[in-house]
Amino acid sequence: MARTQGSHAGITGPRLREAALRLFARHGYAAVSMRQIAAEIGVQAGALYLYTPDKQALLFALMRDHLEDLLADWQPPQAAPDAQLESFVRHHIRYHLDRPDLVFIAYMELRNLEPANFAVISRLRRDYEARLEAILSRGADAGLFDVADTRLATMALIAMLTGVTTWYREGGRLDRPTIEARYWDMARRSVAAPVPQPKTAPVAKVGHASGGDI
Amino acid sequence: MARTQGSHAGITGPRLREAALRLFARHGYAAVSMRQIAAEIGVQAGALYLYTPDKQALLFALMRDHLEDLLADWQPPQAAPDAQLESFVRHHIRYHLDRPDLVFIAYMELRNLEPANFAVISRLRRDYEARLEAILSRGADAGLFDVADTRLATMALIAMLTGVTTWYREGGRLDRPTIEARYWDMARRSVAAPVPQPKTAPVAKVGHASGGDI
DNA sequence: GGTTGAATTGAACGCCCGTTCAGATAATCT
DNA sequence: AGATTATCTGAACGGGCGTTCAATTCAACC
Repeated sequence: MARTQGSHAGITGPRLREAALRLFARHGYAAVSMRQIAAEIGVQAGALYLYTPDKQALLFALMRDHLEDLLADWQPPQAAPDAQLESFVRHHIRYHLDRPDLVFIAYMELRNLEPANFAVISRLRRDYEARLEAILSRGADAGLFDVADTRLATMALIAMLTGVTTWYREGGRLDRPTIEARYWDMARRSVAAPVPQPKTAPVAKVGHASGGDI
Repeated sequence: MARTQGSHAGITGPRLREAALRLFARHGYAAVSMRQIAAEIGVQAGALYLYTPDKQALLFALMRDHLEDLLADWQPPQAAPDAQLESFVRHHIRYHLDRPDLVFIAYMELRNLEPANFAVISRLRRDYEARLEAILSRGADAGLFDVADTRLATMALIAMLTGVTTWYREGGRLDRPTIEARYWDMARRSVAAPVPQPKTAPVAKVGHASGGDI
């Protein structure tokens, strides 16, 4: 027999990406075979090649789309650097908690990208990091932040925030708004300039809506 | 012909572990074959089985020994929590910068551990995390730290610190002592209790040798 | 109801995998 | 010198890999 069920025009493609994402995240790109992915969506391995030129393109598309979404989904608000930082941090946590599998493979499977694909993904990641670094630079110039090295602080903050995906589990002890608030609190304090000392006259600062006390 | 060179009693074992470590870190456990490892050390694949029962044991031994070394290499000093935290942070950075490949696979290859091995490694990692968490708890009780949730703060700090391995390259812009100092600065500030307010009478605190101003 | 064409099967291709093992080799011991 | 023993080779095993493709199936259209 050939096909055991009716045609599924238009749905096998998305299902392929979902299955690949789930399996790559769970077992790793190299450890997952095209036959396993095919079985997951109830199809023979050959049928996958109607929807992807090869296995590598599957991984690359997942990572690229994820990072492009991440970049498109957030733009720095027109506000003071401290408010921008809060927006960045909260968005980062929220976005990452919503897409644990995508985040996971985007960090873990870099090694399995062919050089040309790796270059594209690296570029996108650097673009994202540059956004945070720009906020830190502006904030340091404005005296709002105290960062000895903006590049290091950028990498430290992103690592800290992204790490939430390694331990967060749905329905766990802490809910998302709490987690978001706690990470924002730690991130803020790690870069905040010291509050003006009592002996010094208070310095006028740009007001902002955030309840933060940077 | 059989052996093309003389016997290498006693050195093939360590070389096997070194090659496996390097290749696993570079390409991932699943993407590296026993034949590749064998070629790296100038031997046929079959010879590897004189030194490891199988591929999985190779990975497990690397991860277990790494974590046991990490735990054996550092004990919390008898000191105030802020000094303990500084010791922990500086040791963590130093240790991780010295062993980038081991750190890398210990974080990346958890998925490729068989369940029994995974349980052992998870336990060791939790032991390590528990040490930091204990410091944070004691420091919070003593009023030295202001952490809303010690478990979350533990995970956030470890993620931030471990992240140094993702960007540090030998001979880069920043040297190790500088990096260590910068990370310690950020870690400290992210959990430090606010300095006593001017209107409040200064609170007597336990003195400590560290130059930190927690 | 016959035709068309997209969707899928199932077999095949060449290749590499982890692991085993009998036999060959070279260092060591007696 | 001969025997012993640790070390390693090279071939083999069964199986899975990514990918291709002719043949088949089925929904949609005339």
